[in-house]
Amino acid sequence: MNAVMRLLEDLAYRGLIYQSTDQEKLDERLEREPIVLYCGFDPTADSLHIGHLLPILMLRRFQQYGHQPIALVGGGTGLIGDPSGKATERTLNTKEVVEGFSNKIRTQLSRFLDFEKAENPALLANNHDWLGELDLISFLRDVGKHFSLNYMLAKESVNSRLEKGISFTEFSYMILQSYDYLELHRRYGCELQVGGSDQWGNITAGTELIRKSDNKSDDLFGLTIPLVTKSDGTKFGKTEGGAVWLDADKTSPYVFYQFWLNTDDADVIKYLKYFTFLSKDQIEDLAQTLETAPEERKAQRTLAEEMTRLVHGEAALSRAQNITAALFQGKVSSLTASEISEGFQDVPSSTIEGIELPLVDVLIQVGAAKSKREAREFMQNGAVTVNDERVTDTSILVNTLKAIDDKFLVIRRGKKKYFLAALS
RNA sequence: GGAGGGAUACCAAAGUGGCCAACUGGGGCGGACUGUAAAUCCGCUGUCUUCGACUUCGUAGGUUCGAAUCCUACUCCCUCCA
Repeated sequence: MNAVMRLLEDLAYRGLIYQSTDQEKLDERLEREPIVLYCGFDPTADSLHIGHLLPILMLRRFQQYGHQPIALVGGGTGLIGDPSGKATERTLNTKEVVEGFSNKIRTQLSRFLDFEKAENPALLANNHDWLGELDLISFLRDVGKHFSLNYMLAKESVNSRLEKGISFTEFSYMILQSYDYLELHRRYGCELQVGGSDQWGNITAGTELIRKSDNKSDDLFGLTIPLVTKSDGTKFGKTEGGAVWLDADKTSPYVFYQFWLNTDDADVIKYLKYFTFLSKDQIEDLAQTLETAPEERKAQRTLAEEMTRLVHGEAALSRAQNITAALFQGKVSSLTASEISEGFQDVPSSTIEGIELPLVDVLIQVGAAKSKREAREFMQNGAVTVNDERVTDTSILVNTLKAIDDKFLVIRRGKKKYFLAALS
């Protein structure tokens, strides 16, 4: 039986605590009564990506333990730009763009939290609501007065940029984030802010501000989450196509599933702890299996399954699994046309006009090759497969190939890159 | 301000009149092996109408039958001296 762990104990087991304000006090506070906590997400793109996942899940973990999470969309701070973790000044997005991003992100966030829960429903807020109508004089008098320049300059996010340069705009960011914390504290009694490891400076600036402006003693907390790393030293969260987004239109559930499935042995247990809600016992079991039967890749399968279900839902998961099964077990040609158009929605595809085309041209059209030269090279290397049949003849025409239901060519290049060509 | 050195394909780095589409290493991509792994081995890595042709070696001109290689100007970078 899995013993019920205290929240902080659970987080510690999962390695999810990087830095924290007085942990003993926080533990006491969490055990005493539900806490209101928040985490902010700035709209810097039209979707969140898996780098945002840990903070989101952190809110969810707290909610599971009976606490009340607030997901804050940075509709205001997103107009300013956080210098934390950034080497250079960023260009500003227009208000319209940021507003568009905010809406998308708000929708995404809402999928991960329970807003209906009776006791401790999650809340969604947008700091544009208060930052947008802040007037300059009151801001400088009421908020700015509590920040000393020395304190601000000493912050890593600012200090590291003094050489390269930082605008007043980004310099002021920490004050705005601090003000968010203050505002949420006043409105909802928020006492804890969580964030990525680069947010420590901004978080402590916030607790500082609340203490000073509201004369609070010491009951304000901050918690940061470690940066996710990969054992091979490459950056976590990137695939060939770039970032792994949470938006199904930007990163298909199939690609998302594959991303997790391809996790290295050395990282998979760590990720199970970080990203899933599996119990300690379940994770230890998987660790055991990884030792004894690594080829089963049960840990990776479980991880991919849990994550895809969590982010995209049960239906998308089974679709991703179906595609995976067909693609990696060489059963593509046994699929029917309707199964293919259903299953290959997530695969780059293209419609072929005229069946007299050389296959070489088709490879370029679907994106399997950059040039004809490269296309021929792939074929000569035996890298190209059409409907499971290896094709090495570089002069072959499309109409001599057997299409599935006279309609589809499933083209594979290399071991796992698939492309779909539909004959018109 | 003065003196010298350099700019070559994704990166690093050879090449100093024809044998250069350009040595080599890294990276990347393919293949074999395998667990859709790691390690290893093999192949490819300018483009095309592929036994051939065309466009590339900072930019623009010039010399020559022929230039990445020589000359001129320009741009940028580095080092040393002031």
